[in-house]
Amino acid sequence: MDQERPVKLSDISKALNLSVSTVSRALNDSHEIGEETKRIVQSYASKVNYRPNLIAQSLKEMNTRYIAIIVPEISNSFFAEIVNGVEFVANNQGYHVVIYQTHDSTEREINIIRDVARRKADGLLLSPSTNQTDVNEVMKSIGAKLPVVYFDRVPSDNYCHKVVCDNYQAAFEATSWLIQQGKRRIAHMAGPSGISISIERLAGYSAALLHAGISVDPNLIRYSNFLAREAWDNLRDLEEKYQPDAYFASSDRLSFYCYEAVQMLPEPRATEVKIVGFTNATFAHLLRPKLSAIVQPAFEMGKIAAEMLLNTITKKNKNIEYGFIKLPAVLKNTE
Amino acid sequence: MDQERPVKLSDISKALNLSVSTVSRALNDSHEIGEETKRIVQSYASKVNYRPNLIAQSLKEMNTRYIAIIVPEISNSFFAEIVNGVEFVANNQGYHVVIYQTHDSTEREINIIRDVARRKADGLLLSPSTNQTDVNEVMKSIGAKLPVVYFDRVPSDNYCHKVVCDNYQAAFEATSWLIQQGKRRIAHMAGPSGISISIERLAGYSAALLHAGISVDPNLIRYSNFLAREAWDNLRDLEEKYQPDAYFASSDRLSFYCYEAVQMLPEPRATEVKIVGFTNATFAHLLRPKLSAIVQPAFEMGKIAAEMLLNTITKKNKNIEYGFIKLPAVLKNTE
DNA sequence: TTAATTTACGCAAACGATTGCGTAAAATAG
DNA sequence: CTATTTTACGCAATCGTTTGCGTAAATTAA
Repeated sequence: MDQERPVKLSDISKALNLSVSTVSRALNDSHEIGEETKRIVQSYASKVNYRPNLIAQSLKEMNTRYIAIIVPEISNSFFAEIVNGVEFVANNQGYHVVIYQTHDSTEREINIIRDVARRKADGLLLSPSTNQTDVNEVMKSIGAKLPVVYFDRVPSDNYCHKVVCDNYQAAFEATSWLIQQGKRRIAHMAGPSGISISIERLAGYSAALLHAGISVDPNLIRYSNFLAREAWDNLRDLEEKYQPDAYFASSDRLSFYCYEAVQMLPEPRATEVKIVGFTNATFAHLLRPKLSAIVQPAFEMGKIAAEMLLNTITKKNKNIEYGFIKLPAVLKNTE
Repeated sequence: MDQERPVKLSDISKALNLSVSTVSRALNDSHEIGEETKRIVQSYASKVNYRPNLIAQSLKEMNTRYIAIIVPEISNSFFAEIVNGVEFVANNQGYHVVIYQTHDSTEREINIIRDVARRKADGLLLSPSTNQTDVNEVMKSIGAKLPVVYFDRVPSDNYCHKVVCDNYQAAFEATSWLIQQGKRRIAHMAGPSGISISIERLAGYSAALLHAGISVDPNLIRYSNFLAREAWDNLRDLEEKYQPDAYFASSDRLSFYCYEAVQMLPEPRATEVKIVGFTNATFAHLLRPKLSAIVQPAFEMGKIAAEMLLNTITKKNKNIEYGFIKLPAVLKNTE
């Protein structure tokens, strides 16, 4: 086996009897190099398949030309679509996108953020896991060098870039729709308490109920993190004690847990209990009975988040102006 | 705003009146450094929140401590699970995992492979998109420096590491099951012709038919890449001309396209036509009528692939022995 | 007590690229 | 024909680490 080591500038410079700097400039099409020399260098470089070492380039240039995105779970269609939106604009601007997943573990998240900082990613797109305060602390400790745009789950303060969908409005509409369908005892399967999306969706849900003259029953509101176990316990308990006639689920996974639990109920409840939930799953519309879906403009959110991030990266020294974009979600699969 | 630049070794060395090399060795707990000095350096470093610059480290060490995985689509549960398996073992061994998706574009794939090579990833896990020959060429051009393990879609030659599931056996069982259900005119929605999984699944399908005394009708075999358009045209044509009484779908997406198309048929076909397909979608079991699923041990495949890769990375100079692992898939949702 | 060894540190070269500056030769100006 | 500018290249520093080697001082051996 030929231990075919990648060719570097000095290899070319030796072969052509030129200095390394001349070779470098020739390849970068510098005006300081004669046309003839350029041609020779470039053709030789492509002949021997020269590819600049990005590690070395990054060290010199102090940038890496890639951005990182940290999501809870890539198999979640919502986040997958966001990633696609991010890739769409980033690739167009010559940036690569590196994807990390936290599996909703704060510990993993912190490790990843540290790593992203140490590897000198040019920017970070972040949808923080549950634990707000820990993450805040890490973000401080890595210094002000790393531009960040938050999406979906965002901090409450205003000194950062944020992209979200209008969770309040979406929750309001979804709940109102259930009410229109004649439902009164509407349970809310909420995400972890304390994070932005949970708070806003709960608010929209409550507002819709009140707006329809229905009082908000705390017993019907259940917080779950994303472990199946917790959601199931909540569902079982709700069914035993309160038998809601509808569910409003606050996340992709909760929507499907809900759906599954309801399908396992004896008839006629299994078909009568309506479910509406946040989900971007491509195949949600195949389910019978229907799972009504609040679909977020995930691809668009990704695009916008990436644009904001790349803007702050390239316009580094200008004075920053924090953006807060809120996009509408749409309700689908309402028969 | 304090332009809080990351602290580097020379900052520490100046502050403590030590040489850079001493600081470096102290932080790496070298035996050449006095205990007292170590303590001073380490405590100061942690006080000022020193984090080594991984770019610089990588350049010096000639490794990056991360591996790349290239998949067609992260939203596909099969690949998402593979990624999870990979992360599981890689993280345990101190490696990070960088995820790229090709969206089944050969062009994107080639760009990504080149980038992975230039960024000096320590290894690559690859499930090549459709175009075999192009990818082969790129893999040659980037030189022998990058250890690669193929999974799912693998090259035919034996001089590489491969992890797959037993596609032939799975297809055989799935088709046999359909036959047991009394189906005779079984259509096969195949993936792109020419890639390993398509070939093996087709072979298993054909063998099962022949084993049951049913002749293989080429009209019932349709190749689609993963564009919705192509699959739909095939489905429509099949329905118009041949009205199969069952479908065997060769991929996640094809399974769902099939399912959707069949559900749109007039009764009684919509409920009578059975579908069995490869899918690792978590909620496939929620569908009614059922979508019978060939579930691959994706997490396990990811684990094994990562182990093989990390083995070849760490045992670099030893003589390589190519591995070819084949795991069984299981048939689920058969009522 | 002197010689040999160990301890504890600094100097400088690397890793592979980019770039400011210096400088011969060539081209242009006067 | 001399003076100045331009062209076309090389030298060497730099990015932030790691590490081989050299060497005083401290310790041990003889």
